[in-house]
Amino acid sequence: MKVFNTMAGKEEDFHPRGEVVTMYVCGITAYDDSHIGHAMAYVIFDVIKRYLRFRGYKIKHIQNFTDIDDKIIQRASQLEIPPLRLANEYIERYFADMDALNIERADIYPRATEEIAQVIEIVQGLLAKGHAYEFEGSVYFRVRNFPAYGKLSHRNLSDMISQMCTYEEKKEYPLDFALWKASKPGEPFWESPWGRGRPGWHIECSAMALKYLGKSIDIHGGGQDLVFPHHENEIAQSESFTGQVPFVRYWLHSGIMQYDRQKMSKSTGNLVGVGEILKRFSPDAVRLFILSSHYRSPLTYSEEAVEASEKGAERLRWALTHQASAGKGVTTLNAELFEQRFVEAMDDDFNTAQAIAVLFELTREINRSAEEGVDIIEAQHILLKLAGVLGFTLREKTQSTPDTDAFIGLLASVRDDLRRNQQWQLADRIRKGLADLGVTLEDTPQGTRWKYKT
RNA sequence: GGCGGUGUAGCCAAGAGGUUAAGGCAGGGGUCUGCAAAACCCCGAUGCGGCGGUUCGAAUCCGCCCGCCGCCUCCA
Repeated sequence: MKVFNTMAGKEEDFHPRGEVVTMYVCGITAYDDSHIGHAMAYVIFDVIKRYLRFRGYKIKHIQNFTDIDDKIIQRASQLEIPPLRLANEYIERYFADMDALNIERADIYPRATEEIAQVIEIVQGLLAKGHAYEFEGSVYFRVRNFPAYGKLSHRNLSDMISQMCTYEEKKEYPLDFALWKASKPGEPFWESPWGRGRPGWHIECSAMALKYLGKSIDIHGGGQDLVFPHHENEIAQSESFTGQVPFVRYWLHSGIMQYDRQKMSKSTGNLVGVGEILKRFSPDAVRLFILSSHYRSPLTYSEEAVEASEKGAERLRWALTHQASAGKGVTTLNAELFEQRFVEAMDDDFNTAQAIAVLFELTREINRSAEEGVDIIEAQHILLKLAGVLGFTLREKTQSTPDTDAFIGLLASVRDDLRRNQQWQLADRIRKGLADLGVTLEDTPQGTRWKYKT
């Protein structure tokens, strides 16, 4: 299997260090609702994780929450509530959105404010080795001590410096970044050897990765907008602290969601919330939209595109509702070749677009075979299994209950009797009535099938 | 300005030197059908931003140009 490693700038064979693949994915800063750009990133890493498991790996997945930072403090003070309460609320909402999208939970979700001890330990270690310095209660990382700085984002120091107009005087060097920030009056703080303060943004990820996954982890993921400076800084501080190179073996970055010819981002305000979109479309449609293009390409959000995905998702779902014809068919649809092609596509840097094409071809084959009376049960199982690797549930949006299912089934069978007696008016009235209630009836040579309208 | 990405049918989107350029949505024709819907079959780029070049052969490699986007400040 090959994966594109940002560090190498090309695809590489994937060989984890041990039995368990260690995977760290950068989480959110909890000060606002999740938007579909977040959905994109977390759906993608969810699929990567599901596929690795499908290929026989065990995975240990850590994802952080930044629950203290400037924006959280600012927002909280506007709302006049404690910053940690604000963060907690948005973390809960994050979980609700991501659960709805059928994104599997990570093994552990550490929070910055709960890892202060580990952060302080690392900062102390960096100070002791001379890789950091203190100034007025804050501690900065000494970038010039790390010659490899820029290796991930493929930049060099002098280029970056020449572009910088201003920098804070308290730093020795413009690119030095804060490991520990002294707190201003009224801000939340934690006691430290340098006085009251809080962790810098980058350090929490190093602290958590080292604590929960070890000095050298297999996969580190995040959006492409984190490559510089966030991940670059993580490398600098982690490798300087542990002496272990590389800190990360495979850097995986997802493309950025565009909207209205611009990057979708909290700071520009051009957002489409996850909750908002899930009111209109099924989780499968959203996932299908995201996974229809390659994970490293930018993806432009549009309602039309998700609508098209909804139609596609319906086709996949519908192929699973054919009446089983086990044992009756002389021949059986063999779906192994489809599974092979699916694996081939996914082995090539998670080519979900191609994998999805295979699912649609299998769907057509199932439909065709069902009409011909070929046994398709096994093929349906395979379709459901492979769809599951991409996180599709292929369940209808409306949750059915045994009660309503029975009523609808009864109406449908009564209508079938009417149709047999050519009572078209009554039959059509039932169909129309059910349609108004959100149930679609379809008459086929094999009988009437029904589904909830999505 | 530096670094990176990208431009493929009406729309979305794979493919990265060589059989008929995947797949989805929309559209047209047909089969089936009381009608409807679905499903299935057939059709659609002699063409892959433009111009040159390398090659027996290029969406695919090279050069130049044009367009769009990202990062370089917080961001998934």
